[in-house]
Amino acid sequence: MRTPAELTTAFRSLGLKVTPQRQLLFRLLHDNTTHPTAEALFEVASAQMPGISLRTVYQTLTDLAGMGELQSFAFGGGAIRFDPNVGAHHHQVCVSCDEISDVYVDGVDQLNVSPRNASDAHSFTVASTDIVFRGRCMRCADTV
Amino acid sequence: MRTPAELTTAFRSLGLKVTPQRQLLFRLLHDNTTHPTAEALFEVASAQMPGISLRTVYQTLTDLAGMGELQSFAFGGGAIRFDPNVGAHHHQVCVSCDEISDVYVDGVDQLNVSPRNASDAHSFTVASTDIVFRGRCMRCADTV
DNA sequence: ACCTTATTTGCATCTCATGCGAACTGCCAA
DNA sequence: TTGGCAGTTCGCATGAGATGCAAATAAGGT
Repeated sequence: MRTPAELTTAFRSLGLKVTPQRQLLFRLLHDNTTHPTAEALFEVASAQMPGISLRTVYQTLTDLAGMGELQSFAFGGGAIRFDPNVGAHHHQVCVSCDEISDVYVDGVDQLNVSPRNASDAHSFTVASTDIVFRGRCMRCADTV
Repeated sequence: MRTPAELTTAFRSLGLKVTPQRQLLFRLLHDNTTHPTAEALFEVASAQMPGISLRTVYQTLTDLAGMGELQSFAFGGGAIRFDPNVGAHHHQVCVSCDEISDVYVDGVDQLNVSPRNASDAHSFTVASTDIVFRGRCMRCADTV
């Protein structure tokens, strides 16, 4: 997503207001590589702005996702994860510590896809591809 | 997953009991390509066995998944989806009608993965790869 | 047929997420 | 600078999905 300053301008030009709560969330999300859940972000935000509402965090995350400034993913761990990296990338998930990392993948366009039934060939128009690698991160590799 | 008859044997050999509820679910899941949610399966099961509990459906799905007879996925549509196809395959999801189809993909091992930071290279041991193609199925292609 | 043990079921509980409305405030306009 | 409209915040209620729990029930080995 864009910088807090750019988002401030973007929000105003859309008729949306830039509140202290939103500015804080802009800062917390910018360059954030932890793929936080709404709850996780709320915890961090609360430390810097006691009294901020979880509802407001959800609201702002929804707004940012709707503007294309955030991507959201369901990794099966329950809560939805948010990612300020909106470029073409994929994810690694450690099955041991649940850490999620961005990864860049070459060769996605060379994948050869065949449907379960030959009759379904060419019946699907792909708009996007999401790849999730599951395994063990370096830190968890030893601690089997 | 295996056939209802094979599952019957497998359950008994594990000290688990084969109840009418489980036999029904074995049948409903065998060769099922709809990637049903627990609720969806409960609806179908209820039609054939009025009074069956949603709790029992969840329980049996959890058991089967634990035995490796089912795979489960979170596709972001809220509820978890179950898939009796436990072979190596991936999924297509229609963004219009939410239909999920199994697809087989060649070239997965040829994907060239690079982490966000060069220092993280070779720091992750991949155990499995899940690919989700999002787009439009043939039936929804026209009805834009 | 009996008895041990697993299972079913309904209800309570929990998490994640969103709807709603009253109070509040950003920010443009005068 | 001030006034006021419109967008926001926030707390509470609500809803979906999923699981814990315990009493009643039933599978299946003996």
